[in-house]
Amino acid sequence: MDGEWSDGAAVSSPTVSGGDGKVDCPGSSPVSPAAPSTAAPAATGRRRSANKRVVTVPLADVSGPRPKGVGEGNTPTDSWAWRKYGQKPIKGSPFPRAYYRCSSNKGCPARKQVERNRAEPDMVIVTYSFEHNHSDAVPRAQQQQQNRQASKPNSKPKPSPPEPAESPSSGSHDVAAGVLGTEGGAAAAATAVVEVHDDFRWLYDGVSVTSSTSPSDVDAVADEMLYGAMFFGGAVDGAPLSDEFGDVGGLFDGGEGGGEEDAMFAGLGELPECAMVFRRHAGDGKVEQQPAESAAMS
DNA sequence: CGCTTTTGACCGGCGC
DNA sequence: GCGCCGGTCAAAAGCG
Repeated sequence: MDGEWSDGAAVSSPTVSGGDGKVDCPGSSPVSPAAPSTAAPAATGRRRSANKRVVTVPLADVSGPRPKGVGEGNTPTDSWAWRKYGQKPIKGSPFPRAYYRCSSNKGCPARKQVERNRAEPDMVIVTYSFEHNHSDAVPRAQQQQQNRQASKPNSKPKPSPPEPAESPSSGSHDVAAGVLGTEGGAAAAATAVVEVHDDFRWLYDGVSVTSSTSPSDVDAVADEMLYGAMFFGGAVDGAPLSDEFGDVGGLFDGGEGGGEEDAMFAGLGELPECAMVFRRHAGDGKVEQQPAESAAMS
């Protein structure tokens, strides 16, 4: 079928897709019909978004004690409330892609797509499109918290948004921090947050994730990492993935039509430490992605 | 009571 | 020109 994901290779180079005018983040969209084209009719109505920021996050970070159907629209890592409005299986990917919209603000055009990394099932690729029209952590706390979060007593140590307590394995934050994506809408750049958590509910479905590290631990870590370091433009990919992509791709390719779950489960089986993965990419891979932005920003 | 989530169908765009 | 895929909208159900 289509080995589109090979694009992953390109993605390997996390270039924070910031969105200056172009998106160099094919990471999520192999077929990317969307970003490339400049003219983005997006505003018009469907398809094509203006700027896209791709962020890769360890599933663990996303994984955690999620209750169930409720209260998951928002992610702990994110200060915004996201509402899932669609999910579709992607051709080149064994995992489905979920589409979220910012429910924090009614007119917020912010959108995000969450999909599992085909090469690394333990990694999740989050693609952000458009910025928020409202302040950051405002709504989620009020809107959803009211209904759902309130009911969830045990979930995460961090009820409130911005308050990174501490990072146990914070080694990865640095890396993430190196990645920043700023774009015309600098406003957002000031506060971008990466989400990942409930959004993966569907990911977890098959994933028990988990792994070695406590979910909470990872949660916090990722949380912080994303919070303080990554902005909407943050992008972390595994450069080494390129190789893996080929391998995995080949395997998945064989059983794509209906072996999606299979693959998913299989991947779940080997979910190492997200934090580690994260770091590994950055440290081992190539941290050459933070060059311009980070340097300039810093 | 309200919000979120889930599934299906439709439309548009892009590629060949 | 046709086909394929992605993305979004819409309706229904469930849960807090």
